[in-house]
Amino acid sequence: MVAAPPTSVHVVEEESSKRRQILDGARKVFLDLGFDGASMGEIARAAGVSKGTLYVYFPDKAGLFAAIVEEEKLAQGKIIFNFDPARSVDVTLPEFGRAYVGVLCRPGGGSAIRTVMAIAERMPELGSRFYTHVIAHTVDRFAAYLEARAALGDLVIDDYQLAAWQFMQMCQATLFQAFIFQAAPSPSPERIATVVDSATRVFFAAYRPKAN
Amino acid sequence: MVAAPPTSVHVVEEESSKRRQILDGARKVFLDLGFDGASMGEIARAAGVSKGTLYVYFPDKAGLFAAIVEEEKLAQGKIIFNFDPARSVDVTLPEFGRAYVGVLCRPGGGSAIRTVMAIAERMPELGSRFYTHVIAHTVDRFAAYLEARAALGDLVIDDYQLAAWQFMQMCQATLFQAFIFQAAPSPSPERIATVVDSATRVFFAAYRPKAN
Amino acid sequence: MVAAPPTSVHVVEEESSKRRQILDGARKVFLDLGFDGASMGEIARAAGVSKGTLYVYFPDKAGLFAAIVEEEKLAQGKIIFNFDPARSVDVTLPEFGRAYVGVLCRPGGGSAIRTVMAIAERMPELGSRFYTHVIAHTVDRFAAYLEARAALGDLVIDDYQLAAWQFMQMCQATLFQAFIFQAAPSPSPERIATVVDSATRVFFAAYRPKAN
Amino acid sequence: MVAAPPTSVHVVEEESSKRRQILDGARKVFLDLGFDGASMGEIARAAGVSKGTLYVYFPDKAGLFAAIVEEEKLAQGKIIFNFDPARSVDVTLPEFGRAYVGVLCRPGGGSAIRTVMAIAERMPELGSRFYTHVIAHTVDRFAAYLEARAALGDLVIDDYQLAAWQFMQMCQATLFQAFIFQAAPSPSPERIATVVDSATRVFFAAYRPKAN
DNA sequence: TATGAATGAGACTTCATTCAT
DNA sequence: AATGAATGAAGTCTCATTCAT
Repeated sequence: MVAAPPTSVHVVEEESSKRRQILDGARKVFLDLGFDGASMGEIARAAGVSKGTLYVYFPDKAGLFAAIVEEEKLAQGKIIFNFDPARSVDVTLPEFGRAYVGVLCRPGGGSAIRTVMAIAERMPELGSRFYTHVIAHTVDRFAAYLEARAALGDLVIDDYQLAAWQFMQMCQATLFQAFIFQAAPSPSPERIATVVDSATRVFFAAYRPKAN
Repeated sequence: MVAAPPTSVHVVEEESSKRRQILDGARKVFLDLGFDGASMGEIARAAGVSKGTLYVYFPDKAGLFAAIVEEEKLAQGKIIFNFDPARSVDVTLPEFGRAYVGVLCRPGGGSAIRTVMAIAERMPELGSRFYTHVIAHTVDRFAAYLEARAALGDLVIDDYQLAAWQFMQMCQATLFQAFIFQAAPSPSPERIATVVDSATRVFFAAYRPKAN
Repeated sequence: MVAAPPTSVHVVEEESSKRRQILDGARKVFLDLGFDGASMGEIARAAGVSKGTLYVYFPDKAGLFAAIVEEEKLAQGKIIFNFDPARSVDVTLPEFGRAYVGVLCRPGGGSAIRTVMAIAERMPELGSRFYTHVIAHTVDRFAAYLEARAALGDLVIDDYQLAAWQFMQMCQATLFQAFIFQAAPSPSPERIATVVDSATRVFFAAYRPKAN
Repeated sequence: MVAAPPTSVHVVEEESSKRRQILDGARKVFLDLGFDGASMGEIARAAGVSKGTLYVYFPDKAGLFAAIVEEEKLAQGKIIFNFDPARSVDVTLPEFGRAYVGVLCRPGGGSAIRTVMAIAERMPELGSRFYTHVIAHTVDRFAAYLEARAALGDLVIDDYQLAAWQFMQMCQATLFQAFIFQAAPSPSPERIATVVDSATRVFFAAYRPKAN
């Protein structure tokens, strides 16, 4: 699925530096300008290679873009949140919430989401894969954590997936949409803390077993 | 409803039918294809006017697009949810939640959000205005409703804006992001009901005064 | 099948001058350089219009080429040879032969045949249409003449088509192939006369009723 | 005139296998796609060598093409027709005619003629050489045969060259032009026989001494 | 006002050719 | 000798915009 790079006899696994250069240049241009706004000429300039070289490594503009999204997907999917089931929900939820929203709203961080979302209508496969790997993947791991803690009696939840989503959605409240629409800058850590703590309280109110 | 000729010196407020035609054609094309994907030629065809006429009414492509977003903003901002403060939260919240998610995820409904979000990086002013009028506006009215009901003792809330956001975010859980990334089709009314009802329960668990 | 020109209100039948300009410029370039050798830029320059204008009148390079071939086909198909059945074969054959070979081998005249023949592998439809209208058409009319004269007792022929072809092929002997391969320049009228007269003699030897 | 081979100290006359490979690959690609249609990349692939290697053996694309034509010229010039002067014209003419038209119209056989003819305007030298070796050469040998038989009293001919051409041209009647313009497929052996037999009859009617 | 013709810049892509290894 | 990487010029085509009518 990935474009074949010029194959070197000696280097097999190691990624060719030209390919790396291109991907780096292209990521910047694509994320700044979107798929249509980016031109192959600008990408070549940003990557420091000739236009022709772009086509040595990638079949066409869409193929290069797909490779960028794939990389971004992997990079974002690899962001590690600490879901150690041994840790209590009182620690994990606020910490995860802060980290999650921090990633979501980090300066420059809206670009990937915006760019992929924008093209999802014309390249549904791409949007779907991005969603699955980046977003659904984190939800799944968080849901698994919740289930583990529920087994320990910390929580009482009927639908773990839904509960995980609810928490993550609440953590974004007031923050992400304003940010992605460029109506507000990246939120401060303090503001994030406020929102996440509130989300945590609401979540616990609903899913913590009643003390009796 | 007598149409005034475009050439009337006296008519200022009344919208010329040509302008109306253009806006209608352009909306369809822009929302279908995005800003870059749309071409002035296609817009002219969709509007049933010549390309030259486009430039009689709008200064350029960006200006026409801005006018569309402005209109869309007004149209979406006018969607009426029933926030009659006389109605109980048990009725209002599930009903509002269903309606809200229904609008958000209606077939073809992602287009406006996607299109504006996509361009927000290059036209931040546009994104910001859209956000303010369409999204923030609904939150404000919902928050006002919550405050009214809190005054009646139905709810105990410290930050109405945040609480309003939390509910609306939870209503989208599992639904909107999958939809906008083309990873899932429009959700069924049943699925929406399930998610909204769960959101309502969580909301009440946190914000309903404890019976004693 | 023909590209739609910009439609003028007043002029319906009259061919737009821009279209005419383009066709004239394109014919020259295509016939000089062949389909692949010709570039749209050069055609635009030769026609005295901008590159964009080319695409206003024709859908693409192949479409423009097809229009040229179509024109050439019509022009060549219209070349009138005098096949008046009242005229004797002694007059008609030498005269027709001279005219035919003259057209075939006129300076610059090989270009159309060469160009179309060259592209026939990739655009068989074009080659076939050209053949049918230009070549087969003349054969048909000549065969009809032969049949008319045979009815008058001038000739005894079993297969008129074949006989027509035979005469026309013999008229080209030593001339056309050398010419088309650029191995010889256009033949002189004297040389043509020699070849055609010989062809006529051979033809008569075979197809004239034996005097007795 | 022929491109210099890679200089081996020991091998001078022997053609390097790489050169052979390249020529074979290039012939196929050139004859299939024409000079302009063929790309050096495709030729390299067809030959199983790298693009760079092409330039070790040939100076450029035109040089490689010229080498192909040269080869093709030799190959086609070597096609042996039986012009044994001991054989009677009744045997030789029909047999030669059939073989000649068969070669001319064999499936895939139009390619070389088409390709060379197509480029003759831009590379006249090439066209001319091809014509001389392939076409004129056969005519010459056939004319020599006719002369030999005339000496034996079989025929009475004033211009052997012209007579040879006349016969060969008549043999193609209705067949070759339709074939080369892709207006008809390769003719069947039966059709060829019919046309050649008719050509033979006409030829004999003109050039056989009158029995008396 | 409204139009359709015309433009030229710039988009993506291909390809013959060169060069270091 | 042979290669694969790299290039940049040039190709086709699109499109926002202008202008005479």
